[in-house]
Amino acid sequence: MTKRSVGIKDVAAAAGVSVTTVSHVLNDVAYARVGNETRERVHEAAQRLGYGPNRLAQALRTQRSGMIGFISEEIATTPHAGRIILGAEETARARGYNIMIINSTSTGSQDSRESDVADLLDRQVDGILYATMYHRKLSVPKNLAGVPAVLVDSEDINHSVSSVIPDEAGGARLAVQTLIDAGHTRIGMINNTDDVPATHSRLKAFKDTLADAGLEFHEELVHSELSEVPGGYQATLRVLESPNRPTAIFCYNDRMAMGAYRAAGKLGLRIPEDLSLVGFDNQQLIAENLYPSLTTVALPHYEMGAWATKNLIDAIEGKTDLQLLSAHPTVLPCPLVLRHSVASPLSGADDGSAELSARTNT
Amino acid sequence: MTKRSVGIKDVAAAAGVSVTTVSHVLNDVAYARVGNETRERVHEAAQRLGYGPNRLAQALRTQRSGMIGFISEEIATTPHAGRIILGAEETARARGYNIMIINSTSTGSQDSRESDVADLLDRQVDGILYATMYHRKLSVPKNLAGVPAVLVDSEDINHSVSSVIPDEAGGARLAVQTLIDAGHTRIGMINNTDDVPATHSRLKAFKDTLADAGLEFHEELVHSELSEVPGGYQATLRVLESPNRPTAIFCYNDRMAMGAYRAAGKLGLRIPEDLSLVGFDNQQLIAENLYPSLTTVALPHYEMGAWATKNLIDAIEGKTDLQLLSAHPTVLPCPLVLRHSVASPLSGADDGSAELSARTNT
DNA sequence: GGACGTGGGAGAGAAATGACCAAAAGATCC
DNA sequence: GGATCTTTTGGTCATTTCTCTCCCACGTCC
Repeated sequence: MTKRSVGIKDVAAAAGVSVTTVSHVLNDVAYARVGNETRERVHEAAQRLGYGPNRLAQALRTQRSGMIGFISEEIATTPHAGRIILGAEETARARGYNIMIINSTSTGSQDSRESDVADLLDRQVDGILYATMYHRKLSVPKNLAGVPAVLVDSEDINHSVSSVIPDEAGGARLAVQTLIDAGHTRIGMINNTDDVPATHSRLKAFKDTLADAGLEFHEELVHSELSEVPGGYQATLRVLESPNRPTAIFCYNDRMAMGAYRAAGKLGLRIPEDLSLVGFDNQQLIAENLYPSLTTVALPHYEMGAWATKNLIDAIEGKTDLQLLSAHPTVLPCPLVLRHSVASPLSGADDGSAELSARTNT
Repeated sequence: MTKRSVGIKDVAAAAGVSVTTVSHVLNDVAYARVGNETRERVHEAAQRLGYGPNRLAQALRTQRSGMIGFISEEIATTPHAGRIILGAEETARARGYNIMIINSTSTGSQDSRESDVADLLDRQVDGILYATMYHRKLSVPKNLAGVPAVLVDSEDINHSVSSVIPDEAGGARLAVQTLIDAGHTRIGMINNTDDVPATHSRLKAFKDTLADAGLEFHEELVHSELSEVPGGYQATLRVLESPNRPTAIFCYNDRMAMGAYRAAGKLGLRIPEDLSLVGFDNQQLIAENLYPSLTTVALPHYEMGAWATKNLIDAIEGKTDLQLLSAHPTVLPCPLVLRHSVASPLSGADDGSAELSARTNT
């Protein structure tokens, strides 16, 4: 049934040399002195037999498996995880590594997390990537200590392992600034009620950006709800019923923004003419498909996966010391994705002909 | 830096027995007769030292790696892939296997696909799962022959490798029947323009279901467009401008359904009172968040991943012969997900008080 | 000029990686 | 002294890597 796979010794026999020589030739060992004619023969034989090294045996011998363990919470629930995996897989493969995936639940016990890590360690992975579903702080499994590891989208409470996270504040500033640049002066925000870093940092960035622009912050223009569509709908209605109705709203995420679209529709407000919106997350399925499409801020999932993997491999290969990085998480920018939900506010009630005359204030 | 990981010989030394005995005890080898007291000592020592077998070495010796290769096209672009991976990972892990992921591009050359497989084979995976982005027929890489493998969401042109696919037709029938059961007699469909199995089988199921219910099929109530939101919008407008305007539309997918919502909105039609809609795919982000939420048909991604993995492992362990399964793909049901986009049609123009009086026709 | 020594090129041998397994050896008992 | 129970020895898996041998040319010495 199984076609016995060809090994180094088959190649050696075919080329009429010893296994040592084959190994030397195929690995381009620096100190090995092998004649050119012999080299040729070896390569030819390997080619002809379709030889591929048994990476398990290599790993056993060299104590380096070329495998990276990837622990991800709830792989499936969000499309975001896919981008992280993709970033990790592509950079890993470019450097000859492969990724081994383990799914973990965010509700799992500390013990189960540890056994996830142990599983990977038994497989002799060279390093571990630990990705969470959303940005937060956590305490890593004990047995992760001493293993090259990088946290993706979360921070270690003890700052013992390095991590990479999105620049929530920077992204939020970008979003709000976009509204300010379009000429809005009364800007509302619909926020999340969860106690996660994003909630606080996006709100803070909102306030800061307004302040920097010399705009006043109005408490009554900020309302919080569950970060889903219905929450966005409710919060938006509340924001818009303020006597001091804003002309633009910064939404905690795209799902809440989707609720905001509906709220605007209910009140007969057109987007972006009567109400400009900016979201967060760049969930393509939503942002691209709303009408008009939603201007939003993208989380750098692919980039985080790639960054984490690059640095993990550098550490594995001794090119970097992860310890140095672990004091503070690395922060990656959240770029703005321009679509069509932002316009200048209608200039008073006089004409209504205001178009997308985006004006930039220096 | 590296805490030398404990090996079987450390355990042996600690327990004061030979390596062999440790192996016997820890693997519960049937023929090995080891005293109870010794067993105890071994277990205790293993526990105390935190011993975990080096699975690479085990694999090398036993010729079984306990690893399954997972090749997926475009892991990131669709949330669906995540569900397949999850299904595969969970069932694999329950049986002591791990999953190694490789991302492939749907546009890649035949050579690159083969090298993906070769990569996995060099890693000594016990079997390979090959998942595509959407249901279609393909010709598998040559070097996949002879390796236990299962295709997920696609079929092999040559029927040489087993596969598992969704029951497109069954799902479509369910969708259409739901509309019929609600009392609709003039039902339209907006279809995809791509030449993929789903396009044809969903249309055929649409016609068949109408016929089975004794309803006439009207060519002008079916329009095709690109299977995205704008396409759904356009197609719906065309369907609805028929003089014989339907009261319900079966949408090729949820994205097109989203376009249909907008088209309905533009024409002043309320969903579901004036127009009932059923989608396909159950893309939660869309289906759950549209207003009203969309009744749709779910693709069994998790189940396909799980089925494929279960059968792959069974084959690896000699409990099943995949050859027997490869003649015809295994078809998994697509369940209906009831939400709020379907209602009875308003009974003519007389009252308009028709409510959700779902009537079932036997 | 032949024996000896030297040096380096080309390749082979063998140990080691961590675990499994068949067969053989040692201990215990009657 | 055989039979039974328990443990050890040694080979194996596919590689890498350190050490070794072989071989020949060249130079030197007596």
